[in-house]
Amino acid sequence: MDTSQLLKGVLDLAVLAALRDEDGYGYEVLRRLRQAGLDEVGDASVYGTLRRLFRAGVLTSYVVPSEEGPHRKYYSLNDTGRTKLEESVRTWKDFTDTMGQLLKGAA
Amino acid sequence: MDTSQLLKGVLDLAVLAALRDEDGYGYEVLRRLRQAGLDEVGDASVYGTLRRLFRAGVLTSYVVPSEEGPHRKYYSLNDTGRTKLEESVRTWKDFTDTMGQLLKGAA
DNA sequence: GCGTAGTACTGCGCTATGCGTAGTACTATC
DNA sequence: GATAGTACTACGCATAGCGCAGTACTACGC
Repeated sequence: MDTSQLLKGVLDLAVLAALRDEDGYGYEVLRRLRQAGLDEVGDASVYGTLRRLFRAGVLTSYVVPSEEGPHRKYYSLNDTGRTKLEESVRTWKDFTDTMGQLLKGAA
Repeated sequence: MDTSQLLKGVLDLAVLAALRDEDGYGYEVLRRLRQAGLDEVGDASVYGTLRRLFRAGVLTSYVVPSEEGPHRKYYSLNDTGRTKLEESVRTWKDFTDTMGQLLKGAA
């Protein structure tokens, strides 16, 4: 089973969760996710997801110049984003419960 | 969040699990999955997954004529399939654990 | 001063896979 | 003979994660 396929649809949720308590820029979100255990997630996937979520109107964005490298594009959850996060968490939990039922008794 | 995206990669696992205890044909597997709670899964997705798993060599297949409709193509887990099922279950559990960590404290 | 490494982001094209739809074919029922 | 349910196949689409190349800036070592 390929982990990259499992991420489909879930990366949105993971990124939203990573921004829940604190704003963050792409590279940092990537580090947060990898540290949380999603060590195989690609950088382009995270940047892409951030852009997609931004276009979808659930994130706001602001650029901060950095003194130790290139500028950083910070992202922040807005109200729509927080609502979407809650909804997505529920959908995810329902889904994993269903799968748990199906796998009951398996290995 | 879209349920159909969540299924990516997981449908393999669901189908293998549905065939764990008993052989089954496509239409029946579809019913088992829907009954288990995956009520939005499309029929073409299940047939496609069965064909893919068959090509991958984890399922064997035999055709049984039916007296109450068209013929039925039964699928059966072979040893490779059972191994893959166990592996996939582990991958899935690890993945959901990781996500659980990430979502800890969320809604 | 130049190459390498780390940071930070963008854009392009590929691929896997679930889904919608149409089509085939058989049985049963009205 | 038309419709509905069963059972499967085939075609093409859309989504989204990923690999890779490219840009740009800082810092360190030679």
